[in-house]
Amino acid sequence: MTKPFTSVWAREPRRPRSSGLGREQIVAAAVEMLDAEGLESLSMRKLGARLGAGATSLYWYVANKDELLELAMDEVWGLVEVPDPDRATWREVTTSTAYGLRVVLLEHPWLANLLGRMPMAGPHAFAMSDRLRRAFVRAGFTGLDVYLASGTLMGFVLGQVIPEIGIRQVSKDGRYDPATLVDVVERVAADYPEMRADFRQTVEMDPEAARAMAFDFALLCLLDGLAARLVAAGVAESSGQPADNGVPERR
Amino acid sequence: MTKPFTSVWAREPRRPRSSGLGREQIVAAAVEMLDAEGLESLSMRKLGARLGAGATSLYWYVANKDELLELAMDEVWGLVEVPDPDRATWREVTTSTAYGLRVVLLEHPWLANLLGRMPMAGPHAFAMSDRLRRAFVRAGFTGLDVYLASGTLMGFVLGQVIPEIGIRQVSKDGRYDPATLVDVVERVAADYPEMRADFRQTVEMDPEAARAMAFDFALLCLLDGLAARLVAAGVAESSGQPADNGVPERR
DNA sequence: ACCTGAACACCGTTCAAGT
DNA sequence: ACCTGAACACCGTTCAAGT
Repeated sequence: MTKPFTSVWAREPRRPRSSGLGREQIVAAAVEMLDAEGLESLSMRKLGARLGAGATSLYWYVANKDELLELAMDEVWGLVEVPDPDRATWREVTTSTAYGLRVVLLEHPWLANLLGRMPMAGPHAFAMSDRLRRAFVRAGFTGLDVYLASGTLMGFVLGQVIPEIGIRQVSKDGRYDPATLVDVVERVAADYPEMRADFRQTVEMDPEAARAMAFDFALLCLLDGLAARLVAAGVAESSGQPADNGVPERR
Repeated sequence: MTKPFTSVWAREPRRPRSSGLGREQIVAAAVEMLDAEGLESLSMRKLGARLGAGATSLYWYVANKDELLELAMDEVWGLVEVPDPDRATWREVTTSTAYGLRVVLLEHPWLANLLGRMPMAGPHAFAMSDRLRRAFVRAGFTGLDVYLASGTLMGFVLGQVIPEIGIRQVSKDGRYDPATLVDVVERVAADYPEMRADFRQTVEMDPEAARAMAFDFALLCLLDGLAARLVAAGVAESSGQPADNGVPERR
């Protein structure tokens, strides 16, 4: 009860008045800088400079850096497209949401670094979750299962993409170049011949294709698993609108 | 070819000689501090002080802070217990690995913040992956599917746990207290009545139990999905040793 | 071979002071 | 109401110098 509200989402933004500064432009500029330079190199000072303002001016619009990051994060959740659940089967909606979310995360890798540090509690995040929810409701999930199913899908994508980002990050920073990374893995994996064999197979592939393959495999698992939940609950599959078979064949 | 090796894993550690300092004690102390105070508040200066050394002495054993974090991370992967794949069904092995990994991540939340920043390329990480691999081989997966299946399981756990950590973090930092968090969500979710209803249901539960339920639901999906992959590949299920039915009933 | 201190170029945030 | 600059208490890392 001492400090009743300490969240960005609970406070009216300061008026987007006259001058160049305002919450919206600050957040927009922050997102741009984060995309361009990464989480590590965003500083209040640089951001201020970029907006032609003193570093400390930002504190009029935002309580601290973490709040700014929360706002930036939610901004990006707004970019994830979730198809209208009324115009596609649930498998289509979930599949395309998963791919869309993956792309957004890869384009804004700093998101991944923030997720373990603050919750997704902004309006865009909620809008996204709600659209996903509706897809699962139409699929036939009921009660808490709707909530559980959408959490499962969100988590799934995060878990697939975050390690991928970790790898990319390290080569973008120039810490490892790709050749070194291969070399390192070869060396550390020396004790595990089968792992090394698998690793070599994937190295020969286009790395993009290799990651996409892994994502597809995992997504297929998840969707089949979700479908199994429906069957267990006694719901007939194929609740989709478009008659032309929305359920992709399995393998 | 300019800088042939820039990875911790590619360089011999400096000799763990005489004095108190040495790579091992540095890493151990770092893990302790990370567990106690979190990623944000670990500094080379504080770590040095704790070891009774000048901050800059650490640079004899470690190229930079990121390398130290890489070492700390791998140290913790060593704590994940993966049961012997020869003594349990694959469902048992994967289930208990998933739970074990979840516990380790929750106990060392800074891990989650690091995963999107550097790859899991240390020896302990590889040892863990290899044990997981063997479980999937015994289950009947072949070729690249072994690699894909274990990546799927690892990713799954990360994705489930990372958002959970984000929420905990924010209340541990004293940024939101739990009551505020509920309030914030109520406010932002005001436009989505069904979501709010679900949210209320979970708030009434013990939060620990709510998260565990979500994890169980998602894990069940994943395992059913993996099993579906096996069926699609024409492998008979139940490859387990112990005859007494390793496959848990569905729901 | 190992450790140090001073120094450099940064941080986020507070706050009195300005307009 | 909005913005500023100086100031505080920090960072990681380099490097010449010590033992």
